[in-house]
Amino acid sequence: MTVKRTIKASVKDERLIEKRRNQMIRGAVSLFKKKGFHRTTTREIAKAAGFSIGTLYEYIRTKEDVLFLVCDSIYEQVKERFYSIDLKAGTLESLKLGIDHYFRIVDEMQDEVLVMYQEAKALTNGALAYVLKKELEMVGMFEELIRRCVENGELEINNEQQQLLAHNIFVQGQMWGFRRWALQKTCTIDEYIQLQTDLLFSGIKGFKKQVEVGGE
Amino acid sequence: MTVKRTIKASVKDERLIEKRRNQMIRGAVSLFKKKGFHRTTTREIAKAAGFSIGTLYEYIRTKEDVLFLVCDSIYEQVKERFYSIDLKAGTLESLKLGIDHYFRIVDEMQDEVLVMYQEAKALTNGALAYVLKKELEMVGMFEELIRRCVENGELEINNEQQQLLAHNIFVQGQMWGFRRWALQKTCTIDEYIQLQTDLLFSGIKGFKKQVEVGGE
Amino acid sequence: MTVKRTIKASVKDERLIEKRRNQMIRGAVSLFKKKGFHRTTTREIAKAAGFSIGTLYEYIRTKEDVLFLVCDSIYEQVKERFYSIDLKAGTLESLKLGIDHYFRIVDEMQDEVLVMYQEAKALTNGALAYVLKKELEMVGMFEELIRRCVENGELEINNEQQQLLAHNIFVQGQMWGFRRWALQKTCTIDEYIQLQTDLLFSGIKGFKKQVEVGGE
Amino acid sequence: MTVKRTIKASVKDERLIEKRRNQMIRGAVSLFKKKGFHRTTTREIAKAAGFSIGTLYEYIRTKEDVLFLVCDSIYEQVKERFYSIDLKAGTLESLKLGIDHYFRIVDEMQDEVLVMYQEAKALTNGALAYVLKKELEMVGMFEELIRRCVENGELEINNEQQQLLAHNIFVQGQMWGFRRWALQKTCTIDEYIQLQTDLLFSGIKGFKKQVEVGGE
DNA sequence: TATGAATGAGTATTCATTCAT
DNA sequence: TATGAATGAATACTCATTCAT
Repeated sequence: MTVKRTIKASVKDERLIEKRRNQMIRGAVSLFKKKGFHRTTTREIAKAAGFSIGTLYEYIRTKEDVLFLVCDSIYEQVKERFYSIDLKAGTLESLKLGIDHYFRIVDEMQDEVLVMYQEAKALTNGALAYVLKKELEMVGMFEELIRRCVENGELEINNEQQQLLAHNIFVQGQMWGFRRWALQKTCTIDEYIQLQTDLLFSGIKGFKKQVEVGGE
Repeated sequence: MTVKRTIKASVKDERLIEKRRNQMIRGAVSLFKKKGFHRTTTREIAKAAGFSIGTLYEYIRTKEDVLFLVCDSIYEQVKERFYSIDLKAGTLESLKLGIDHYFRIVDEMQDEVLVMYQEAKALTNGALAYVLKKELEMVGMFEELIRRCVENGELEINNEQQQLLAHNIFVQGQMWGFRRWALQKTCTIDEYIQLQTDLLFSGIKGFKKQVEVGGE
Repeated sequence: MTVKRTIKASVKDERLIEKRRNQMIRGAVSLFKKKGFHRTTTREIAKAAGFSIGTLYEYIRTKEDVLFLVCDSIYEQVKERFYSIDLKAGTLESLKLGIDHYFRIVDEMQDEVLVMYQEAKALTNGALAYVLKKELEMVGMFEELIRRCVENGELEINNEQQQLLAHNIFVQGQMWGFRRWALQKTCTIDEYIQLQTDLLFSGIKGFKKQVEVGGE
Repeated sequence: MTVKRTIKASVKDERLIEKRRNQMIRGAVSLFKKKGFHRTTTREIAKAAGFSIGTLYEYIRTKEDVLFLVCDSIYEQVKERFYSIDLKAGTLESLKLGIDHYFRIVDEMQDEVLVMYQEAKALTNGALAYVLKKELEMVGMFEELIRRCVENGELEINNEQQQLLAHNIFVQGQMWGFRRWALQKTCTIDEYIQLQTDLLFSGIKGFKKQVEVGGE
């Protein structure tokens, strides 16, 4: 279950807090994308958010809070979008569908994912731990899909294999974003999904066989 | 062939430059690992290297130069170690061996790889481009192994598949380092290699079959 | 008409900017007088101005800006004071009066004039050009006085002579400040004005005649 | 009589000291001209002089010593050249000749004079006092010429007038250099000498008369 | 004598954070 | 609540000077 890590605000009005923080996050993401967390100043964030530096600090305590809010928000969005479709069938098809769905989410949220991916480690202590937990939760989404397949007898793989599989899927999703300078030059998201799925399900040998079969 | 990107030093003695820069790199890696590039000061780097801030600046021009030297050195080490064994057979076995070899290098150079992986993007412009090129070269190492297999008829996969495979291998190597907080809790490097190799070659379905076969 | 060269401030309130910059200029002049521009630190300037180093940089961009503000302010003061009396008669008397007036301004603003005189050339590029232009404008004040005399038939000298005369007057004014270590030991400002005026109007030969006449 | 202010050198060989210091002065002047004393580094001076930083410090104790040597050397050169012709006649003609001679020296040594003029005040304490004394000596050269005229009955002016005259001549000479950005745009050295001499001897009124006479 | 590597005090500038209005 | 002026700790980088070779 989700443990909320709350950032203290001086302002009381919850609705306002959410509104201002969303302005903040939007501004921060676009800045972090361009210059990274460390090279972005709080003044810039305030400006990009559309209010003054004084106001910024009414809604956060430290600059790191902004990064945390950004990361947290991105995770939540990815998760929310991921769970927006039904993937509970527990079939290989639904696993494939989950991968397809996730990769497309990453593709659409590329900037956000990239930012989070690159800057999250600038977080310290508690915030970092919290974010890592969130990440594990996301890996957990895939573990769940896989476990259902196993429970349904569609797959017969052990626990360790399940875990690694989930990690691989998660990382391959991110990879589409953080290695875009290489991958996206030669490949569309559709092709990427196709290739990775084939490889994931059939392995290199499968590649070979497929080709052989296709050749007949 | 490698394009050298040289960092200007005020000192003339080439041998001394190399010695001092190595001290520098060693110190910097251990600091970057702990605090990251941005939170590490030049004075700390100098101290960790065993000389004064003035001396540090006899061997570099800017703080970013240190990061560049660190990244460059790590790439070179990985590459050198990778090519220290013969992998030219062009068989699936030699591909497997290459993966095994690479994963073990990453495992042994975990700290370095992690640092480079996390901080390289703090580089700007030319330096970043140079490092990305180096990274492509490393991916290229695997493309080569794979291509040999294809040429020998051991594999029949197309160009795009080759490329993606190479990327996957490269990233899975790094992943062992950058996701150690998750992976290394449940898995040794031997197991990791075994699992990833199996998955890579046979895919999920292979997992299943293996288990079936193993069960008989 | 004066081309304003504006120094960027982070602070918006124009009234405050002027106030703070005046504090700054006052502090800077007294420091520059003692130690020169280069040996004065920005921290010292901030302290002398009565605020923190951070605040100093809210009102300027670089240390050189301080020097520019100092020079600019001094020119403006000299000019303003110079034009505070009516010198438009276009008679030799009014030229004499102008010289007298200017020399007394320089005398009263000795420290400022000395500072500007000695440090202005530490300015670079645009700022230097701007200051030189201001200086030419001040020379222009005398050219104007002289031209009026010529137009009124009180003087019959050509353009080149007018220009040189104006330069001489301007420099002799500054000279009272920058050679004070020599001149002010043997001479009051009244005497200096008397002597320079006599010499300017009658030349060495005039000196002689005067003495002769006086001797009779 | 000249009080020698000696700069300590570690090297004993007097001939070598002179040679090295001359190299040093030449290099320093050209650097000071371009960047000023404060912006020139000792390394640059050593390089411009043609030897290493270590060697530089074998011949001086501090950076200020270099400036002192430069100033001293320039004064000496000006003086030596000034006394290279016979000006002892004690006539107005020889005074005029002295002025002509001095102005041409300044014209030829423009860079040096400008450097000394602009940077000398960066000297501290003893060195500054010494240089000011040298400057007074140079003013004294003109006082001497003038005194001779007075003694010969060619001029009848009092002591104060003599002194001021000498200062004016000295400063007008330097002025040709330090205001070259204005004067040298509209005037050759010949014209400058002519104009200043006329003005000095006849004053503004003389200008007028000259023109009147010339006009008849 | 000549060299140039080593030193570290010194300095301009930035920027997260606070707080009076 | 919102503002933005004020703060000063922190930091990259420089450069005069020394000294071992």
